[in-house]
Amino acid sequence: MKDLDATLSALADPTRRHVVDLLRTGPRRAGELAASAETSAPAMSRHLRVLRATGLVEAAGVDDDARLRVYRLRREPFVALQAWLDQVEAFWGEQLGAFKAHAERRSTRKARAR
Amino acid sequence: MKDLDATLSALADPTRRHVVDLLRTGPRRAGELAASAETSAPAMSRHLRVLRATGLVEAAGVDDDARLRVYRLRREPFVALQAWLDQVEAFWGEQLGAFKAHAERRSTRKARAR
DNA sequence: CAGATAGTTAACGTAGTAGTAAATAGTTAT
DNA sequence: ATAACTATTTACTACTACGTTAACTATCTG
Repeated sequence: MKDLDATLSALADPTRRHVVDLLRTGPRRAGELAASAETSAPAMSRHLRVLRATGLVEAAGVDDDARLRVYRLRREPFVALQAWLDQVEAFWGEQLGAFKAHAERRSTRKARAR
Repeated sequence: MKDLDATLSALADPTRRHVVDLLRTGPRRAGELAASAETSAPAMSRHLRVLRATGLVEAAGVDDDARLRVYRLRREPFVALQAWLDQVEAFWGEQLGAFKAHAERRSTRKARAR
């Protein structure tokens, strides 16, 4: 579970979480991310390095301009985190029998999202 | 989303995550947690303070011996984190149409856990 | 080629966090 | 009351992480 370590500390930073939230709406360039997060380019570059290292995002080149790279989310780390969280939350399912209701709520939310 | 900050940094520490994993099997005393995590009592005490501050665990007294307190998991922060993760993962649902399959997998896992 | 643009890296200072050992507080037992 | 037990708090130290400024790389444009 060493990966969870990296994933969670990466996500513990508000700026990096902001990046994730923003990338949720589509791929962005480093500059756009820095502007939106109201931080300097070097600072954002470091954050992106962390996010890349933990596999939370990946970078891809752009055809027109080789200076530009766009970042987008990678799914794997989120799935791993989700899996761990599911295990933890199973606790209340076993103990209180409220797990079913919880699952129901999740399904509803999902249906809405579809 | 300031709470997520505290929750995620609390969970980013492997010792604290070990505590959570252990509490998943039932309430434990500080000493038991320290022993299981192979760390000193003072160190564990600090970790527990963090976990308490973020609401991930709560302490309750024991009837027989007033020296003892048992720690157990609190649900709220996990639900909040789950909610944020759901939002993030909705990304792939919208983009790839794989959300339904994901929900399916989750339901299966839940059925098994029941 | 010279200059501008996008982004990353380097060096530095600062602040937060984890660990240890020693001291403290509250409770139980002889 | 004295001693033992459980747990926490208090210095104190070491390490890590973040931000900023400046320098550097690579690419595009006039």
